[in-house]
Amino acid sequence: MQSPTSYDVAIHAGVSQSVVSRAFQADSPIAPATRAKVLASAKVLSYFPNSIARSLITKRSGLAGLLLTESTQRDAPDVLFFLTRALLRQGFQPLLFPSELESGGGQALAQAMAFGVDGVVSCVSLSVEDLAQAQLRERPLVLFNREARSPSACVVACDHSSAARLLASRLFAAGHRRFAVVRGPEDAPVSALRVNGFLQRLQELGIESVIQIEGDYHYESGHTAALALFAGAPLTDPQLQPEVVFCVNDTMALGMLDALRFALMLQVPRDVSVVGFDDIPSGRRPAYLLTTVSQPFEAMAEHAARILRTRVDDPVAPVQTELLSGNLIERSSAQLLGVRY
Amino acid sequence: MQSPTSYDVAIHAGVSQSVVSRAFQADSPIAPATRAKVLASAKVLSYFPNSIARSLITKRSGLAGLLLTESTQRDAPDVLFFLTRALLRQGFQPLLFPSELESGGGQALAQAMAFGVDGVVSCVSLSVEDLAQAQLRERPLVLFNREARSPSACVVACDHSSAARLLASRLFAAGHRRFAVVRGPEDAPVSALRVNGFLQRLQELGIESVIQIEGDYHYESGHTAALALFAGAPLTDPQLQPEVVFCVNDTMALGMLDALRFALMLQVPRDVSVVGFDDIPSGRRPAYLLTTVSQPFEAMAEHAARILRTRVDDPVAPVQTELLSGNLIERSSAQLLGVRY
DNA sequence: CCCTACTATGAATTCGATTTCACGATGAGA
DNA sequence: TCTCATCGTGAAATCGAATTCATAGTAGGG
Repeated sequence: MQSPTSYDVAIHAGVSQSVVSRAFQADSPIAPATRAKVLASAKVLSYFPNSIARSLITKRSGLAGLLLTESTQRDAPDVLFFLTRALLRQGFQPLLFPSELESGGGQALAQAMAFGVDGVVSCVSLSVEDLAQAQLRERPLVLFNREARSPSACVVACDHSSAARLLASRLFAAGHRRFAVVRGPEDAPVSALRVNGFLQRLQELGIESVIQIEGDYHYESGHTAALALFAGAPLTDPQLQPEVVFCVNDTMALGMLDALRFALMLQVPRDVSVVGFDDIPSGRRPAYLLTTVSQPFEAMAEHAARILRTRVDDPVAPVQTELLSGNLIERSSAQLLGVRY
Repeated sequence: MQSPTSYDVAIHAGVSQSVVSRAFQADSPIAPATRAKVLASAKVLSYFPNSIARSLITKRSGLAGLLLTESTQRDAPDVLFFLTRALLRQGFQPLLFPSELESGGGQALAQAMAFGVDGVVSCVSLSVEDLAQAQLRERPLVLFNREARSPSACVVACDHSSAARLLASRLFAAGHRRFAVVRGPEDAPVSALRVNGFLQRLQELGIESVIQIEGDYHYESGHTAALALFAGAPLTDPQLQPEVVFCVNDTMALGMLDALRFALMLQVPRDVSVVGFDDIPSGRRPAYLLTTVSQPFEAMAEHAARILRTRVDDPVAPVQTELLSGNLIERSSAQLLGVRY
């Protein structure tokens, strides 16, 4: 049996189809008694207004496109969790557009538009042309932890740079002088923000030379980086070895920790300190106790969803950019002078 | 500027609207030259067919509803990851319906129907009435790792019971005789399947009494369970202490391990062995090396999506149920006689 | 050269709700 | 009692593309 239509309900209730439509909308001219009658009939037939037909005419689908990369989904499942919840709370049903690569965003965006989403939250970098297209379609777009490549895009992001600067300050204040950094891939903007903030602050503090290693965000590359940094340990001058390693994400920091402890037999933080970034759940466990920076994903998600709602309801609302600051979390993999910021 | 419609493109290309529509569909009667002309115009106007209007008449939205609980999302992000990818590969765009509680499935299902999804994959338990409603709407539904409460529902699940039986057999064969189980919540069907399979097999092997502790699937409850089991350790008869603890999920097993090692100062597996279920990523790390059972989520997701596709294309296709077997993963938290199954 | 068969095209209808507009009924005010 | 608002209702247009059906055009066969 097919789904019943408003017309079926109209016949059952002995009214016109228009009235059925009105019965399902708040503040529409309809007598309370009539509405009750209609809703009763609807219940009998188990009728529910077809939201596709509705959105054809109202130009509102109630859908929010959510652009994701596989890596976001894998490495930071919380992002998806909080974003879906926040969108839902703002009355959007989240429609997922995972793209294989960081570069597939344009395609995904076009698809989202075709599906008639009311707006988009993107955890994928988008080119200026992509952004222009969204604007052309008059669909608001909020970038989540990504760079605004166009002045018309709203952004909600963690202030990676400031958090990394703070991290540098604290580590310096805790007495460390020899630093190493495990970066992300060359083209990863977030990694760049963190690294640059960190290095810049160190430079201000008079530290010029910092060993840098490029990783790929994954656990293994943290492991590899550890070997690269410390493999020849007893042979070379210990004065040349870093006292602290800053991994731009926690996943690599865990790889680093495991390599230091289980492969290189070093003590953390006695022999070397390790700090990460992200505060992933595993890093909190007694087995790691990673000192790190937590990104306020929950708050960021709420902001993103709220901004989207605002702009969907009022397309000429001003473009907003929100930078939320990260929190330093001191655990035992590195000392930050006891400061829990 | 509004999105252009097929009519706009028609004018630009000097053809009728019908032709524009045809240009965007494979095997429709249209001259190749005309199609090229239309597609060119479409590109100029950056036109993309409005999928809402399309699905109104075709009765196909290209959307698949994905019903989730928060706990699925939190504890097994892989499920969501693999399911979205599999659905995408089958040509569905995944529309998320997270429900707060395991009980909110009915509501979510109704919503999904209202959004005109072509089908549903549910990681949430659904009542018989809920299932009936989906069937009424002629929308195929696949249950993912949930019990089929109606013969009309397709199911793809891990064979929890058999895997747990196998685990019991192996542990017994490895010489263990004193077992403890950390269960999930009373009403969790998956936990029941695992526990029952495990206990049943042990009983067959002549082991009648097994200590059971109820947990809530979270890390802390594994921790607590450890204290409950071993806190009075040196005082009581060591013969009464379990040699192996089976935690029905890995998250609790990690809590158990950390408590045993860092709070109770026991050696694993020398003093006690621990096994889990799920094979979550953290359990693979050197810090844990948890012996466990991995659920073939990727394969399960592919199956679920394929079944959904089949039934969407052919509503009278036979109902399918697939039980995929889990894989025993031996790591160092418990010996399974070297068998990697 | 004509008739048939087939192809490409356009006009018109359809999907299911929302929304505008017109109208009839009711009530208030003069 | 008559008129003017007000309110609830129904008829009809609308959203944008898919699809049916009729037809103009073309090619092929006799």
